[in-house]
Amino acid sequence: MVTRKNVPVCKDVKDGDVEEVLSKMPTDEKIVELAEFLEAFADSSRIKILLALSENELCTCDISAITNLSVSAVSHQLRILRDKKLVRYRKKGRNVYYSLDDEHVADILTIAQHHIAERGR
Amino acid sequence: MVTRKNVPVCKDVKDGDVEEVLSKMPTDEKIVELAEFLEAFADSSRIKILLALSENELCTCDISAITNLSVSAVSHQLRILRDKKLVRYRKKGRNVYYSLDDEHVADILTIAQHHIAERGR
DNA sequence: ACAATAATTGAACAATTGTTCAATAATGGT
DNA sequence: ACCATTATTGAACAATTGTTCAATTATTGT
Repeated sequence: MVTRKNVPVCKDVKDGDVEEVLSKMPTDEKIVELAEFLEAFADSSRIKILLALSENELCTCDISAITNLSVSAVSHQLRILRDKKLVRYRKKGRNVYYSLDDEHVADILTIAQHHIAERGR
Repeated sequence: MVTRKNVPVCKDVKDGDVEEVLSKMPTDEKIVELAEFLEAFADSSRIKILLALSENELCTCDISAITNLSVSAVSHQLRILRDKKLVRYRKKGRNVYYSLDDEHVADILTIAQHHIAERGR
């Protein structure tokens, strides 16, 4: 996101509306935080992993089996999902078990699926 | 998303669980569709535009003023949001007015904001 | 102590992304 | 008919991304 210096303004539009929307906008910092979180959903491999985890707690190797991704690729993506706090993990023996961090993650996937189903093709 | 041929399987894990999760997974086609939709949320400029539009219907130029992005940059991002069916538009005179396609889009932004607020920093 | 299994990591690479700039289209006012 | 305004578009560029491969860490069983 590039922040500019000179702001063009519509000549034809009363800027009452613009001012009001502006006053309700979150800070740039909040917006960046929001985008960084939502970036985690922006890849089909990660979506696949998250969908699998919304069914069950799973270890890296199982996720690899279910998603048809290499263990290495899964591990790289899990690091991203960990960093962005979409998943939790716990170690047990040689395995590391992952699960969704909270219901918000599954909710977003569900709403997105509804949106796609309702908007048609 | 790369689909592999040889699937590694955990030796230590009963694959009942794996089989069950596998049976509940959407098709790869559905997953790609889902990812393509959610990619639209994966950029702070687009998030900013969507947040502005969740307050009001706005024309390209107003969005530019509110977001501090160039008109060109806004227009490019709006094309993506149009293509992925996150926004609608209607022409009136010289202006093109944009609004969110449906409540799902705002819902996803709201849930994401809740997630961030609740997980803390 | 050793071999096997599970998971992570870093470098490298191709592919994709978002912005800027300049050019173009389309509309309205005079 | 012309000019100003609004919006879109395409090329170019830097920056970021996701995967593979090879190496590494960590744990368990014998």
